[in-house]
Amino acid sequence: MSKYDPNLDQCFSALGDPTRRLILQRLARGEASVSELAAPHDMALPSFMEHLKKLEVAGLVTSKKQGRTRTCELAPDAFAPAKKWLSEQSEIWEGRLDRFDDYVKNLMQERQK
Amino acid sequence: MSKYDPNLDQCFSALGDPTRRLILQRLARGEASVSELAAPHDMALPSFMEHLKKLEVAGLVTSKKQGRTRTCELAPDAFAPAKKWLSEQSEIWEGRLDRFDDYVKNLMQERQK
DNA sequence: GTGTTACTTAGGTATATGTCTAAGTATGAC
DNA sequence: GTCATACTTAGACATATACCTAAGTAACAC
Repeated sequence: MSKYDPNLDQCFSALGDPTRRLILQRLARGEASVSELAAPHDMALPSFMEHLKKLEVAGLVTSKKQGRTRTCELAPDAFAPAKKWLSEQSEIWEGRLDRFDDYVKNLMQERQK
Repeated sequence: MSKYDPNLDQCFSALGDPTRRLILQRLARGEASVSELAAPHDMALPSFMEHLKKLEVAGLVTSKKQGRTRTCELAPDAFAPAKKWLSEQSEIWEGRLDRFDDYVKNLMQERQK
């Protein structure tokens, strides 16, 4: 059984905001600077930056600064932990897991720590 | 392309809390009454009920009252919208890479001529 | 019909979140 | 050097969230 993972808190919470999901949808199509990302959003830049910061803290986005421009991109396998948690629950619900699968899952989770 | 879906706000926000994820993990194994669900959580019942309410509003849990007992269960396809959004973004992200791979492949083929 | 159980409602508090404006810093263009 | 650009920091504020206690209601159990 998946134990409590504090990173999932930040990850799912980050996904719970429409502005942040739109940022991710944009970044799925390729990297972009802060101002490019902010342009479609009718919001002061510091407010917008807070959203970017949450996405980074959640491990969904990475960024690097070159000169005065910060470029953001989707983190590698950004959505993997969230998808994994959801799939595990679905599988348990659908009754697809037998005891052996459960055992393997736990083992792999332990090793990832 | 996924449009802005207010239900995803509630769904992902609901998933962003560890108490609520634990409730869902419990319900993935079968329905339960409010007090059964609350038992492992060191929390006043009204506080706990708020979590259940958010899960219901998010469409992740359904409940029915029989007598004085309320029984909760995972909603059918509870996680489908969340999984769908995540998969769509992953596919767009991976599609972008594929396209880049294609481009590189073509380039190398051209050079071999 | 009295007490116990299983919630439910009401109301309060502390912290977190999402927004803003104003002012600061660092870089690039001229 | 001067000015515009692209963030960044600081501080304020309103609402939302996560918790609490206390009191209410609606079934059962006797």
